[in-house]
Amino acid sequence: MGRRSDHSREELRALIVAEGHRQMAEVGFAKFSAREVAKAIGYSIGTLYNVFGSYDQLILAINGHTLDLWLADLEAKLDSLPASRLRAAIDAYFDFALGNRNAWTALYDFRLPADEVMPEDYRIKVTAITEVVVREIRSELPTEHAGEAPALARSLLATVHGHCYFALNGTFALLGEQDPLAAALDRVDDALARFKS
Amino acid sequence: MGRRSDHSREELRALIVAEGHRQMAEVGFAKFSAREVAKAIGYSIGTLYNVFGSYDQLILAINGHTLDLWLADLEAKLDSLPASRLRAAIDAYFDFALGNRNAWTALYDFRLPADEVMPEDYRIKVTAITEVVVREIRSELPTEHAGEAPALARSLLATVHGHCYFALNGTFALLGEQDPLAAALDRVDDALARFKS
DNA sequence: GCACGATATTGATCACTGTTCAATTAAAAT
DNA sequence: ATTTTAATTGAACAGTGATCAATATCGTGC
Repeated sequence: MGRRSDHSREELRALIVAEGHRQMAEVGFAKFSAREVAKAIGYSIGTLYNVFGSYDQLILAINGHTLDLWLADLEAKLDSLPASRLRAAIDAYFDFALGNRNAWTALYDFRLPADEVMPEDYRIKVTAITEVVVREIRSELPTEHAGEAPALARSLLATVHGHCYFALNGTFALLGEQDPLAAALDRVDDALARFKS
Repeated sequence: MGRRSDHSREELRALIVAEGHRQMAEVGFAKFSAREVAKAIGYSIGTLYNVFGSYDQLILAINGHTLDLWLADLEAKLDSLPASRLRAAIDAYFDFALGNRNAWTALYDFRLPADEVMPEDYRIKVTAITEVVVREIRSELPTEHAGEAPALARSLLATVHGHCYFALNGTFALLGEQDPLAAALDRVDDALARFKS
């Protein structure tokens, strides 16, 4: 066959990413297969490689889509008039990870080979999620400490990530931790206390 | 061929794990291959499957060995008369992860399929590392709060893990964080402050 | 010494994976 | 109508985890 009018290049890209994300959510990173994605949308494996160039770039596109969904989810929950916006953001972090186990975990299962560079648009997506946290932390900090918001946001992101990761991978269950979210919230409170009084 | 006198079953197991760990450290989880391990020690792929039963069990054995090394490293550094033992433990956490990138990361890259049960000896290894942290945290806590040491240890383990993971996978570099260890230590101090005064 | 049973080891075989690329098709331009 | 350009294919390749009948070796009893 040749040129097919039913999908522009852009549409095809989006179609592959959407189906890829669906399958990633279903089977997880370890069992994900590019061939299965091609089969599901009625294209051949070769077409996927023409569009994305490599398996790694396909995964990056799928993970990028997960980041898009994550950011949208985060901002939606922040717009729902919560008592504490920072607390809502952490709730949302856990919610999204637990509700999108495989897709969220794939964000960290995948690591770009050392010789490949991360696409700019992917960096932007990661940064965008951080910016949301920076903003909320800054608004919770005394104004004289506003400048420390970015560094604190990075650190608290790592803190929440660690709790969320241990909740998902079974480490917390193994250690008898019943309420990972509450533990994460306590650590955030502890960090904020440093800047109050 | 048949029985070979040069290796008992136990020795062969240890040989495979040692070489497997070596290769895991060299190539990482994604590029790890059981066939390559077999080739390196002069056995066939079939023998590896006879000894371990499955790929997953082989990985578990290798990761178990990494946990052994990790615990030994941790305790050695705690025995070196440090000013603060808790701080030494966190230093050791980062040291080991940074010095054993691929092997350490494989601990989290691998996830047991839902239908398989984690071997008891693996659970014990994970718990053993936690126990060390519980002990050091308890000794840093006012005696009236000693009972909260286990929960706090789990939470701080997750906190340090999150910082360490972001340091290794490039997230912190992407976000401009220069000193992940210092950030982790700050979060631990913040948490301990909750129980003082 | 011999034969037999128990155990260890093999590697061909299978189904699958990511990856490549000459061949083919169809649309657009001339 | 012809040529050019772009899209699509799928067979082919090298690699993977997994299986298992066949084979080789050892230990033991006779």
